Amino acid sequence: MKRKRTYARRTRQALSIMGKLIRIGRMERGMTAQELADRAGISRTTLHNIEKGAPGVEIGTVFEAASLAGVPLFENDETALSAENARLAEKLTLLPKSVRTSRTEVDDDF
Amino acid sequence: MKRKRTYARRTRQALSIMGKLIRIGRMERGMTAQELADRAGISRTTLHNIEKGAPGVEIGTVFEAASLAGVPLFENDETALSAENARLAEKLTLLPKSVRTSRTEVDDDF
DNA sequence: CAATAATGTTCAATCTACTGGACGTGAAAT
DNA sequence: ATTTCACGTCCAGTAGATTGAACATTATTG
Repeated sequence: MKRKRTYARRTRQALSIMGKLIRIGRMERGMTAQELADRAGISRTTLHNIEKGAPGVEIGTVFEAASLAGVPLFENDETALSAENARLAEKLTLLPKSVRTSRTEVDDDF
Repeated sequence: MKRKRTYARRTRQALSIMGKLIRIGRMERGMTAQELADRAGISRTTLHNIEKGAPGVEIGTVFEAASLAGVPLFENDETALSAENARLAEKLTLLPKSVRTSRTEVDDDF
């Protein structure tokens, strides 16, 4: 079963901020909720939930709405999106393929 | 009906980056997928989808996993989370409550 | 103030993500 | 080399998100 979830305060804060950023971005661009919803391919109800910071919304729709509302996702960083993506992909190859906890206690437990 | 969605390249990039950041953060902290999934209160399958950048996952679970993996959500900014949230809330009150497109064409159509 | 439009909110039907279990694969430790 | 376990993947059942329409409630324009 898909039990009811609990979210850390940090998570709820981030969700709330994301929603506000989208709403602000939308209004500053003079778009109505219906307009943005249409562009994002979602219902106005869902957009309303997004701007409210609801945790159950699909992340793809949230990011899409954010993008259309002019909210920078990772572009605030120095690197462009594709470049950053490539950089992370390379970084991943340098990491071990799987995480194994050594049975013999190492000295990182304090 | 909830038709199949399309996402802008920008959105897909952001999703991919988010997934990679979580995976990298998890591994750097020496956590197995099962461990992080347990802490986030989700199944390992869902975490796998998250790290893959799947757009259909609930944003709350993604943000929760990110938080637990040490991925900064909006904390990379100068302001703390709650302060930023308050700042945005105030900014919202300063904006008009609703967006109305004036019937008399204003000079913003070129 | 009146008219109009945007936003807030509810709801049943429908679509889909989530789960937990299973199995196979491959990598890391002994 | 062998063992162990993390990871990748599939699946049916189930809980829950999405929708679209309706209606209520503001807010803005004239």
